[in-house]
Amino acid sequence: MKNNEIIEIRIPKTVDFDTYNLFECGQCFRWINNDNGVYSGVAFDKVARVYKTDCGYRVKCNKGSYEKVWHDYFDLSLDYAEIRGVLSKEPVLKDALDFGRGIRILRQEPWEALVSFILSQCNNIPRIKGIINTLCSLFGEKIHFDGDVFYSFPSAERIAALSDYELNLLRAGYRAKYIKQVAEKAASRELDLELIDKLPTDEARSELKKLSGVGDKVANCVLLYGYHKLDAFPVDVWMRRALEMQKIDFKGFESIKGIAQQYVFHYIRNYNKS
DNA sequence: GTTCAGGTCCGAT
DNA sequence: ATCGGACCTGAA
Repeated sequence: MKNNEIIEIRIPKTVDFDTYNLFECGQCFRWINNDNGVYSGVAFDKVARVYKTDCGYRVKCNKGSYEKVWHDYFDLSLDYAEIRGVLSKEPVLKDALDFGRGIRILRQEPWEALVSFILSQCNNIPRIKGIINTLCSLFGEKIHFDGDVFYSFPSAERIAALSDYELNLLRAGYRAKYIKQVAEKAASRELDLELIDKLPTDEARSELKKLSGVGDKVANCVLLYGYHKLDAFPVDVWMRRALEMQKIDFKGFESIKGIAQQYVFHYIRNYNKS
């Protein structure tokens, strides 16, 4: 038997960390809010639950997985309060930075980010989440945690091996053939996802754009969310709108403009809802 | 019923 | 190089 001991790690209030802003800002699709405000998620084959407490948050996970996965996944070595300070050199960002306090750029799995953002194109969030959830629950590995069953994100080999019938169960439409082709390339090692990590952002982007279903927007999402290349700047319809409304001067923080993008994206989509 | 959603591809200029 | 239409599906 493996060691299934469950532990809890505290994240103090002083840390920029807010589960709603963090998980609902559009960078990830698999964290579920169990209507009592507790978020559960899977990454790198591990499960965590995140609870809000009076003095911040606590992360419930298997012993060892905090050091191995969650600390990095939540990007806890970066001081986002300080980053907000840097980004606020551009006064236009101020409202978005205040509104999105607690957003961090998660360090997600490159493969998951690649597939997820291919599926996201010209699609709405609830349906994207539905497709990815189906993908994982049908073809991922079962993970038991804290009395519940979760599923890992299926490997490239697994997706490459799917029949047309299985692929159709996802109801992903024309995007299905994209992820199938990309999975075949990754499984055959024609696509080396680890190599991309070592490339500078521009070269990494051109490599990704060679893939079917990957254009500038998706490539930048993969770079930002899957490779933590913080200078990647995804421009989608929302960001285009935001940039039309307000010119943003990136001088002084070109190397982390992707973080600015996340705050602006979240703000432009949600500021009128509160 | 219609519109539209975190775009990309492909063929026609 | 740029541009418009096509593309699956199901929320809203």
